[in-house]
Amino acid sequence: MLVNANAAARQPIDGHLADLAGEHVFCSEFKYRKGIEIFGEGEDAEYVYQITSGAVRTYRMLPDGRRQINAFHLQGDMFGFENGVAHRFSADALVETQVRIIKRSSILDAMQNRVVSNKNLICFVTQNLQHAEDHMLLLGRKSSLERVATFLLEMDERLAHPSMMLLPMNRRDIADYLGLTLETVSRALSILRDEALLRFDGNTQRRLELLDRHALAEFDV
Amino acid sequence: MLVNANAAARQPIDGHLADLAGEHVFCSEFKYRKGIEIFGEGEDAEYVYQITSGAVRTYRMLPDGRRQINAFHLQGDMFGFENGVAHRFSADALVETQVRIIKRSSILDAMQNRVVSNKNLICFVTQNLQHAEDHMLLLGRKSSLERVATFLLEMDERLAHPSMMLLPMNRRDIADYLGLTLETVSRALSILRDEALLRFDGNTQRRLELLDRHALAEFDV
DNA sequence: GCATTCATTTGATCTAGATCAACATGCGAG
DNA sequence: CTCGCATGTTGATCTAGATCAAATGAATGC
Repeated sequence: MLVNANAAARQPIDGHLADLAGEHVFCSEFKYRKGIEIFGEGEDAEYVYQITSGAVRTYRMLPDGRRQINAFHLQGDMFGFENGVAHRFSADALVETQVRIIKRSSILDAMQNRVVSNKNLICFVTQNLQHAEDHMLLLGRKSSLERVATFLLEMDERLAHPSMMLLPMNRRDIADYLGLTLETVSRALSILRDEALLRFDGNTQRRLELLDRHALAEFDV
Repeated sequence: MLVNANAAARQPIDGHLADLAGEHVFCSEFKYRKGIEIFGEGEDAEYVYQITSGAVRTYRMLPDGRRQINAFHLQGDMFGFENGVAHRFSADALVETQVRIIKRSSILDAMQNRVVSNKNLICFVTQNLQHAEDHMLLLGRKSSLERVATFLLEMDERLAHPSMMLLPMNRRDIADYLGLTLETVSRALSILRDEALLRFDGNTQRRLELLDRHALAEFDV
């Protein structure tokens, strides 16, 4: 919902989004506060988004409140690209998040005019597909400990192997991403902590250090 | 493995694959017997495939034998399209299956030469992505009965709502697609039979009729 | 800086689905 | 036709993870 965002300067896009659309398309910057919905399932897919800073969850819900988070998107990631006119899932900000927004129609125009690099556009969709395929294997066939180990290594990779990583999501988000309950995620993390594969920062349980990536990788079958 | 296939006539492709590559690219027809591998995870992604007749499963395996089937592909479906040089999953024929094969390189050439319709190519990948997103919700959050009901309605739709549908896959395949065991699938089907939502053909448990699609849809949340 | 609320951990118990086991049925090979 | 193996069903039991519950720790508002 753009209502919750504050418009910033209009400027040419760069990074991935520039590769996608060349220098010919302009976009806006918006900022979303923690927990705020960026778009909802079923809404018009007017824009494509790229994260400047912060983190976003995309997810689908069942009528009774069960939730499946498809993916966590971090700095540089693009999301919200749809085939049809409506979003097939919801997206909201996990923390204070800044995004670049480009009108879907301008990308479609650019495609028509051969301005867009097809290859990059397809690569973007294919990356999402590859992630989804990996995640189906996790959701269908991995144990809770394997899922949590896979998650930690995925985040470690995405955050460029920092010595201390600060997770932008809470235990419930992790659970809804991994197809578990928040209690099971918490227990799995405690087990990995007790086995000295990771340690928490004293102050907050969201800040943690991976102590043995090799041992974690053995859980990540 | 093309070793297991018999080459047939070279001819211009039609249907979806023609939309994708225009009239400029030619392809071969191959036939695979039931249970035969079409390609394996990690092999060179030399070809893209379209099913003329039959059915195919694409899947990934964990080292200890756990298997997750991504998708069942039926007549008209394309599969095997990869971003990189290697296949990220395996594919094999569920029943005697005939496929059209087109060299990946000729599609890439066609893309370079602007012969390919970008839109169709992206639509193809996006369709796969949408299916994967739906399936993540199923694998992460649905009960066994809901999974089986969803599966039956998916197959019913794919097979154009026949009065009697003949499933090309066995209970283990269904289980590995739905993230369950074959016993759980069998039990769920028995429950749906007992509740008169479906009935089996007397002779084979693979041939069944959906008696109450509306009631099934209530399980398919 | 204190209070209220939210996030997380940990423990006790429950249960959906897995596992183990036995039997039934159908199909292909000869 | 029938033997042997594949496939499928059903029952008994087990267990990983869910659910229920409580206590603690951390963040935020006043």
